[in-house]
Amino acid sequence: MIFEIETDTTIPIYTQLTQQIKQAILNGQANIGETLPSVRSLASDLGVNMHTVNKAYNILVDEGILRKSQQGYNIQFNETLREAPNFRTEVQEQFKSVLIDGLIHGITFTQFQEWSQEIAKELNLSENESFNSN
Amino acid sequence: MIFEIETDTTIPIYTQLTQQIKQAILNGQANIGETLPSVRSLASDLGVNMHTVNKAYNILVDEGILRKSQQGYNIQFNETLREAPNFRTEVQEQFKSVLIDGLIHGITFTQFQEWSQEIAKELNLSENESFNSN
Amino acid sequence: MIFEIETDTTIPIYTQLTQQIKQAILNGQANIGETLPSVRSLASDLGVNMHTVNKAYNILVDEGILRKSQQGYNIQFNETLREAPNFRTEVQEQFKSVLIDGLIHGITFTQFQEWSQEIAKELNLSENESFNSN
Amino acid sequence: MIFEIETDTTIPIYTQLTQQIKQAILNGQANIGETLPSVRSLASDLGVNMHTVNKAYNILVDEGILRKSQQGYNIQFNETLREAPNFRTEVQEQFKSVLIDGLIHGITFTQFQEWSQEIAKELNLSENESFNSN
DNA sequence: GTGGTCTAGACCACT
DNA sequence: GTGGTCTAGACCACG
Repeated sequence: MIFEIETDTTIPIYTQLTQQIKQAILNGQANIGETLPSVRSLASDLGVNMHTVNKAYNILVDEGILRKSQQGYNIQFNETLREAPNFRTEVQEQFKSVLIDGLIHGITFTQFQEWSQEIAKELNLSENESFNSN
Repeated sequence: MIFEIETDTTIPIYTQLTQQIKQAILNGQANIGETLPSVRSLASDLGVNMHTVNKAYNILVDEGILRKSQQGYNIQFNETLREAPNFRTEVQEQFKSVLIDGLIHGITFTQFQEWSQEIAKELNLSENESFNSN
Repeated sequence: MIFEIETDTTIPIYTQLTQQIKQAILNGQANIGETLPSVRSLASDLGVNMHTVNKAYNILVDEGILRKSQQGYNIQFNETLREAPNFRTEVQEQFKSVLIDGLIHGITFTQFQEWSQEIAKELNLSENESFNSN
Repeated sequence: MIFEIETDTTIPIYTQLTQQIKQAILNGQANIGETLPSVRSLASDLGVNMHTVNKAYNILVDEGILRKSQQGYNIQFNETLREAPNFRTEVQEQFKSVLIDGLIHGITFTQFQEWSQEIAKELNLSENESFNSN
């Protein structure tokens, strides 16, 4: 599980991290139960501050994706993941935003579909499946 | 063209504005050549700071969606829209982010597709068309 | 709304803060919609670091008690408060822990009940009501 | 007297131990005078560090619940239990904290009372009795 | 060696 | 003037 941080973007480092961890989980690079690198070691590997990694990990804990124990953070799958209440509409709104942003710049629905397929491929998911329903 | 601003959210007001203007253009509520309300009047209508509206408009100018004239800001079509350099990959990355975020919380590709169709309907676009290719 | 921080305790400052804010809400010292002091001003008032106050506020946002906007944090009552999933059993376990801790040191159930009544009084709640069912 | 340790929680292991020992004493699973398993054997049974069990036992000694002898740790009654100086107010504060936390999330006083009764039942205590006043 | 808390101080985004 | 992000570094709790 290798992470790459871009510093010349406005996306917060901790967001880049949460994204990449989620992706690693989805495509099987990271397995359930696996322990993530310690906050401090990952921070030093990436050349970022401990608190930044800490924040990323804790966000994932709040989302039910990681579990915090006294020995570190490990990957989990919480049943409550599926029930997340406002989460669904939140994702839906973001999805709509991105589509609108693309459409007005000439990106077609077809193009978005192709991207979907690429992503599905990259994640080793069949296109009609989410990770959990797998 | 009616805008609704939510103040008790963390989404910047200017982002809410640009989104809604883009959407209005896409679904035909706002037409090419049309002049947008003046910065001052819109700001007072919405009860927001003048600078905020100004910022929103200027972002859209930068994106090639609006043109600033002496009469105000009006909607246009700029060829640069299609060529926007990093824009394509930027949208693609955001698209991927949203998908990953949804997938890990159990939202299926099928669900995303349904949302796409709803959005296409809402915007009066056939599913294989973007705004510009119209 | 006046806060008092004790430094000679092992209870984290941010926990002391969240507790006192909750209490202020329950007993009506703080009203729904009210804006809390800014992170930085409260921090300087209390002589603690900005990040500490920030953490307290954000915990309350996560719990659905505060709402973060671009102008600050204000008190909210989110309907989701009642549905909090694991929250109920978590509180129940803590409650049991405290009872056991007291019982083994000779504190009677009667004593706990008296404390309950005092607290209800202090919060201006009748004893059969919670805040929300008010 | 069987202990169950959860490692994927943030509650310190030694706390889990002290809680369970206290509960065992309260509900009669452990009797006065009884000798607890040795630090080493309990540690190996539970698969935890020896120091951890040691710490748990010593906390209970400090609280006057265990007595250390040459044979090991055994359960006792110490008069100091009732007089514990700050202990009473400490428990009271924790009790208040838990109540506030529950109340603000919609748990009623009635609910807390029901929980009290369940706990009393589970511990085989009549509701007006504490362990010591037994 | 793990994470947690707190501080001090810098720089940025939004209104 | 609001909050957000990030850094650097200290000290503590747990195992």
